[in-house]
Amino acid sequence: MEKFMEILETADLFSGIDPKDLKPLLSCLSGKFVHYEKGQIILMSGETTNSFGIVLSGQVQVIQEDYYGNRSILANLDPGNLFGESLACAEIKALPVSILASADSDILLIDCRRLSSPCANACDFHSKLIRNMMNIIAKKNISLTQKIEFISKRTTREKLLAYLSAEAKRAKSSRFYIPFNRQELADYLSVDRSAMSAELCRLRDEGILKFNKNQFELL
Amino acid sequence: MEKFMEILETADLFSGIDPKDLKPLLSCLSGKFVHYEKGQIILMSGETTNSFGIVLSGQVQVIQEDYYGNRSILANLDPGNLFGESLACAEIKALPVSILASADSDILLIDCRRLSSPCANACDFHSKLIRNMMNIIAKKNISLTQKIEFISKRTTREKLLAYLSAEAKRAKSSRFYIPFNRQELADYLSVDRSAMSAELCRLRDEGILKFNKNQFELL
DNA sequence: TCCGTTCTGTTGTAATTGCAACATACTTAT
DNA sequence: ATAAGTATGTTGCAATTACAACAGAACGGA
Repeated sequence: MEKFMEILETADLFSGIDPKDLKPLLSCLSGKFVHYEKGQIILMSGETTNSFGIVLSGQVQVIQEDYYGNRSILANLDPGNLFGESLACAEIKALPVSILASADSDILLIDCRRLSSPCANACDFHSKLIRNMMNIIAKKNISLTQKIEFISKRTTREKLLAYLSAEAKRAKSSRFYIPFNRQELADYLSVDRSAMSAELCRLRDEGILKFNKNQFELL
Repeated sequence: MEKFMEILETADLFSGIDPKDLKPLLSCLSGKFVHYEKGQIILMSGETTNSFGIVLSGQVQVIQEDYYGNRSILANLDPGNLFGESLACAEIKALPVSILASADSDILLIDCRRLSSPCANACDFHSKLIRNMMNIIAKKNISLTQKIEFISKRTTREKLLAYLSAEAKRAKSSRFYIPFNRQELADYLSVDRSAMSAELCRLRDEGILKFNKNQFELL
């Protein structure tokens, strides 16, 4: 447990909480440290759970199986990352995904019902914790909404312009850097990389934008 | 205020809370009833806010302006609906959208910092309220994630099959009803209605599915 | 410097889409 | 029953895309 405190201290869920207060808080939350071997299922699709987890070591995958049994990996989670927080907080009956330890992993499991219940010992941290959790879920919500706005556009050109103009607006400048390389941007926008690359150059040739590596400028 | 209690009692945010307890809870939350004339801005893009709102009467629109100044309506909200809950809970500095009263409207504004703070008088309802709010945001999160999974597919056929197989899985049956008509489904999947209609018939002719109006069956 | 790897841009082609326009049910009000 | 309106299916065509395959640039060790 001691060796994981460092990771917990840097986790968003515990931001703003004094490291000294972390231990009593964890016991108040009934947090459970569990070790999983590579290949073990942490949460099984179809199950009900009230727990979410924090990856402390190793790696964890969010996996989905469709109606025909085709598996796909929705996310790879490294130490410090949360999983299942939306699923636990939404109190859904059957998990739509499975959580798999893709390497030997240590996990901290927390029952999310403990988050909202008032707590005698540590109430000061407790309300901070609730705010942190809401913050995490709400931020994810916003970024998902924005992504849908981009992907919903019909053509690659429109997707690019929607994304780039949002970045320009966020940077409050026509010049800005994006956090993706071309392949990552294509994946994010759900388009073909080479087609997107071609479209970017077409936009450049038409004088609509300039770019150099990750730096873009809208004209 | 009295005339709006009925709507508040049915709002998801207050589900599980005794109507009698609603009034003290609202004063504990410092909820403010505000009337807006048609055309007034409730929250302005670029502002900072810690408040979210509940529509009590009239209609409210979530509006976005892109870098070039093009306006688009992201949502129409009727009485009982929440707005800005993710934005307030995420504590973001500048709102990416504006909230407009598209008709004369009554709104209940609540400061979301009041949600997480412990409260002397009504703590029992308070923790229920927190769970409700987390529930709402987390559920939205899940449905957004799922929508992205569908939209991310490259072809209309793949989008349809992803969506329909998710519905079949949810219904635990190869026969199920969908909550959309064709136009709504096309909008949801971000594709052209007529092209989608054609693709559905192609899938039918290939023996992959059957459908009749809103009832579908995967084979 | 050389080599291998990764990233980005380019091109041709087959496949898919969006769009417009129209046809055919199915509904609903009169 | 008729008419008007709505939902759905059908078709042709131009525009766009995905995909594959390749070329050059940039990068990082050895």
